[in-house]
Amino acid sequence: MSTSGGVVRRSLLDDLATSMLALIADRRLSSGDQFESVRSLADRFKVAVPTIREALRRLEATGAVELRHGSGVYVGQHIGRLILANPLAPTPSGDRLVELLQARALIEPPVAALAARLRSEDALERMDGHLAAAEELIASGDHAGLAEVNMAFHRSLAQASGNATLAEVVESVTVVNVREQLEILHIHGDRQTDLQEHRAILEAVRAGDAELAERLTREHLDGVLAVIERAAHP
Amino acid sequence: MSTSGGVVRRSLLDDLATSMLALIADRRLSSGDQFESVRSLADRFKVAVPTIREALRRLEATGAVELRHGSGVYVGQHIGRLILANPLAPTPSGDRLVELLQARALIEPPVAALAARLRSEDALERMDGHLAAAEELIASGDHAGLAEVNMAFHRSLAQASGNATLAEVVESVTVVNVREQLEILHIHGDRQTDLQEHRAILEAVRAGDAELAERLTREHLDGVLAVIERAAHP
DNA sequence: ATGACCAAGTGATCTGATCATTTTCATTTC
DNA sequence: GAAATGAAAATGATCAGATCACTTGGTCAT
Repeated sequence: MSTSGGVVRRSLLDDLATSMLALIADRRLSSGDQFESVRSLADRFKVAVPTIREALRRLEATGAVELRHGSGVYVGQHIGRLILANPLAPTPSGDRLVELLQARALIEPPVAALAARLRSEDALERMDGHLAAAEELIASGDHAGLAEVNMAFHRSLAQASGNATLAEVVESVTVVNVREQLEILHIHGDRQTDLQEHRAILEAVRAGDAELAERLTREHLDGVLAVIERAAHP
Repeated sequence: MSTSGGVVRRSLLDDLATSMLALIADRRLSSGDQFESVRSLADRFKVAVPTIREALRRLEATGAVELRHGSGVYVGQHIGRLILANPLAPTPSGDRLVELLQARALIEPPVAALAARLRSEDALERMDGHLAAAEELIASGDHAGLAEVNMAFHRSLAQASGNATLAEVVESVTVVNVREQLEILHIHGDRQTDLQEHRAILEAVRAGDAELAERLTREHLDGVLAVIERAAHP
């Protein structure tokens, strides 16, 4: 028995993890801010260093904090998120890649429609920036950077929907295996087409044409899917 | 410098985590199987116990392994997944709850349509089981259990789509805050209606009527969403 | 058989030290 | 005065060995 009513099944590590999250929340810290040293945290919670480190590793695994050798403990990029891409996920097989694209082709079009209904100015500018960056990267031949920026475009589109949960879902299915998608897209090679399709989607969103944005996004992803399916099942 | 060519930026902990995952894969272990003791792992990888434990905590945070006090290290439920619900996520606010339901209302209907096109016998039986269980739980007044089974129905529906990634996405948006959804649904209270709607969805899937399954799922979730929105913005 | 009990295996935590990296800042050098 | 240098402090990473706590399986008495 421990406290009053309620679940008592929590371990010391659970308590430490949630207490540290509460500490971060109390101090109004956000991504990138420095948190507190390992030793100081150990003192504060009256536990040994290895114990606090285990709790920190747990937080680190979900992107809630980040440990930088010689520097300190910082608040991570994914603090407060509900949906995450598994940071330890294995490289997806060909079939899994196809599934992933099918999932995106199902989810992202209606998300684009939402974005078109909102027409957030910030998001539109961000997407403009991505397209400009993509253009430069195509010219300079930086294919890795291009794949990254293209994914960023899709993420910004999802953020433009105004629904953080949907944005997290799209971010998650998008972040997996940029490298693999990159290689397959190299087979495809039609980088100009991608850029033009992205441009068209953005214009539809800017015009507030939800149905068009949805259709263009669907066609775009179906096109990518077709390429990947051809590569996966030769 | 370390080995031959390739990325060298990996930390000791990264190596340990991926090595252990590789070990699990090599041995063809799956969820629930016992893995190997902490001390044995420390010996195997020539590191101290606290170090191997940090790596294990990282794996544990993503559900790849599970540490059971006094018993051993086991392979976790979520090993190999790409998309996860953040296990450390804070209790969602009312707005976040609404967003979550909106996301579900957007994603799940087309997933139900996929399920109707597949008509997997296994999945149909599983859903039958959930509905039977729900009926009993309504009779016995076990509301917590009922909420759980209702969520399980939605997850099985997603699994019936045949797309593991979509199933993981639905599982993730579904697993968050069963408790919160439960309480709000208590306000709603119309448990019989939920059951009937679930039944109708299952029948549409069984009949292979994709459009009907999609529409019924959308109406069902929109109904739940309306209840939650009323509760969140009184 | 059944239940109480005990012992081995195993995870949890502690203590305290040493090594490695980053950051800061005073010193040197041009 | 500005830039390069280098020592010192702060901080994370890892180690070693010990002790506590929980689970499990077998033993033994009933």
